[in-house]
Amino acid sequence: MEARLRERLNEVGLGPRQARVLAALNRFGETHQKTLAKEFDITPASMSSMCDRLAAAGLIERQVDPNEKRAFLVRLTPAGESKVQDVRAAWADIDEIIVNAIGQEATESLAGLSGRLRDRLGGVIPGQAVKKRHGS
Amino acid sequence: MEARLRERLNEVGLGPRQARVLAALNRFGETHQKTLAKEFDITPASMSSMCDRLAAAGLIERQVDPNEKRAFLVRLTPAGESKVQDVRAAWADIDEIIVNAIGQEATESLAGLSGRLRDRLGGVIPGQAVKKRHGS
DNA sequence: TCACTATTGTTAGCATCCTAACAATCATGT
DNA sequence: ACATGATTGTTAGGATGCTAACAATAGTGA
Repeated sequence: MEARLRERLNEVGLGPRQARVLAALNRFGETHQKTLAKEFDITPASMSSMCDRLAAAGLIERQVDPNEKRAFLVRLTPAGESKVQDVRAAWADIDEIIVNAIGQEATESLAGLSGRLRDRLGGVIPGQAVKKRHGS
Repeated sequence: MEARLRERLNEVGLGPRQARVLAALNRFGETHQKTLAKEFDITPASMSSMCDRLAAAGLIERQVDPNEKRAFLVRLTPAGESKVQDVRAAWADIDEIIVNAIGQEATESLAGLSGRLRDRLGGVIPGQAVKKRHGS
């Protein structure tokens, strides 16, 4: 099953993070990198290279915001729009694979638990050291 | 306080993971890379580059196990032994900084919670996707 | 003994993340 | 208008992690 999941993810040809950024752009439309960085709780520098990769793959475009010339507006290219469909399809398949493996109820329960844990514990879990993290 | 913590960690000149590998070697003595990889729950490839970095820094040595010519025995060099002392000192300071900040009781409570969560939830938390993980 | 499989490491190539040091732009106060 | 500080991105350099494809050694069975 693991093999099937990995395979399905590789078919899309993107890392999981890249996939989620595309999905976010699809939902929210044109967005500043800053907003994206906050949304994913990573530094602007990380989002910068993230966007570099996506732009290099031709999935997004960056264009200076006329009202805020420091900032870029990031948006999906047509190729990106179509890739989002692939991503969503892959996610749906993954869901199905998991449900087939452990059952509907367990899947929902697990999803709920992970989500709540992530929301409440933030970045604390890995527990390595204290990280810089101001507002949540 | 965050600044002080980061500063104290940087003084050692090692990443947190590198520091922990050194400490493990100090506790367990000569060890196979395979064992280390299991201990830290990373792949042999990752431990390989980990050890490359430590060896490049002159903190560990690798020597073929005479009884198992595929495997390396990894051990601390004198420089590594001395670095371990620095690491432990830094950890002690960090503990102190945290205790000063949030109090003894809260620190222990937090440490206990993180530890138990990590033990029980394994790698599940980040919640990205299903990862390859066989025996726990 | 010889072929086959399992185990241990390694390398190559990539994805993510971070901090530090800069550059450009905006907003403000004098 | 101008100096100043805050905001937004970028680049450079490094730490960690992964998979895939290989090597070399060990153990096994014909």
